[in-house]
Amino acid sequence: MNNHNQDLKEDTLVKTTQTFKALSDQTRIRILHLLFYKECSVNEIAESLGLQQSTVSHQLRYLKQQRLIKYRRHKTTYYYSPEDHHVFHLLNQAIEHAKHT
Amino acid sequence: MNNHNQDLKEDTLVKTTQTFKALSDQTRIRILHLLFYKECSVNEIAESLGLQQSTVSHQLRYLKQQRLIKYRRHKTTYYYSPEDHHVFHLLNQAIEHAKHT
DNA sequence: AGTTAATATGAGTATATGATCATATACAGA
DNA sequence: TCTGTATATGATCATATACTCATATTAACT
Repeated sequence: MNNHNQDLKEDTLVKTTQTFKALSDQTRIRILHLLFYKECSVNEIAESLGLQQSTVSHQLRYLKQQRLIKYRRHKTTYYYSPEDHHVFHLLNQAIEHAKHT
Repeated sequence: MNNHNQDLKEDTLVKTTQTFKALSDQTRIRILHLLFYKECSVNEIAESLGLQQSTVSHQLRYLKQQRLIKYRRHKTTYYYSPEDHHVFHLLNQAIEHAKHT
């Protein structure tokens, strides 16, 4: 239908803004970019990116709440991985575009 | 080549983050969404969206600095319009996706 | 049960951000 | 030149955000 409605509903506006807010921070982008290539534990992320465990954990909670990532548990280790394909697609588009400019 | 490099260069990271930051605010999204359909003057934007002239002007300056919009002048009126097609494409993807969830 | 490892959480702090108010600037027309 | 209109700008304030430190939680293993 290609139904382009000029009116932007409040609900759509909020959702769209939240999506971009999630991607508007360097730490979160680095984490998501890492998870895109490899499922990681919290400590692996912290070591890979040179961040504190607490910082990573806080951001993972944020990303989890936005349903951008999910996790599986093995013993006491939590392995995080991407969940929202659409948002990851947006991120990759932006990264690829940034690379070539 | 599909050259997916796992390393995210600092420069790429900064550019990507800035792109999403520009889109992570309700007011800016509303302005961009409006401009997508119609070239507008500052006052037209303010009236259309129920915002103060000053608020609009500040955000337009921001968007102009990021080269997301451009303007032409007719007498004392400045008409703004989209400039960065890639970012507008990202925005539309996110909006369309948000509509259907 | 006690200890260790992995992660989560809460409080506090510093910075970033966005809106508003007041004012400045630029230019067109009388 | 004076006035009005359109826009830009600077300062200020309130809020949001992200990091850090300290501590809590959870589960595995002895």
